[in-house]
Amino acid sequence: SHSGRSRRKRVITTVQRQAANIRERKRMFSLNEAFDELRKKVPTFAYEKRLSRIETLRLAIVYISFMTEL
DNA sequence: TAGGCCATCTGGTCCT
DNA sequence: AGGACCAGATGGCCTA
Repeated sequence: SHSGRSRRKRVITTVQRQAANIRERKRMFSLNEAFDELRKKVPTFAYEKRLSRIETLRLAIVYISFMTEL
């Protein structure tokens, strides 16, 4: 009665879920490491408090555009 | 107290 | 099958 392939929902055990959560945590950690690297490369005033991720991205865009213009 | 930022969990989809 | 990637939901913390 339904059209299209019946897509099987992947069943996940608690253990697999926990493992997946850990992997995800690691993945986000490495993402944040990359953000830290970018933060260091983007020009800012020393007294300024740490840029958020979105601020880092936006400032990087502005900075790159500026340098390209030069 | 509302809004911004972030960590984490979760369940999809895509890739190997 | 299982991992990587992704986006939505949720809750905590901090500051205007």
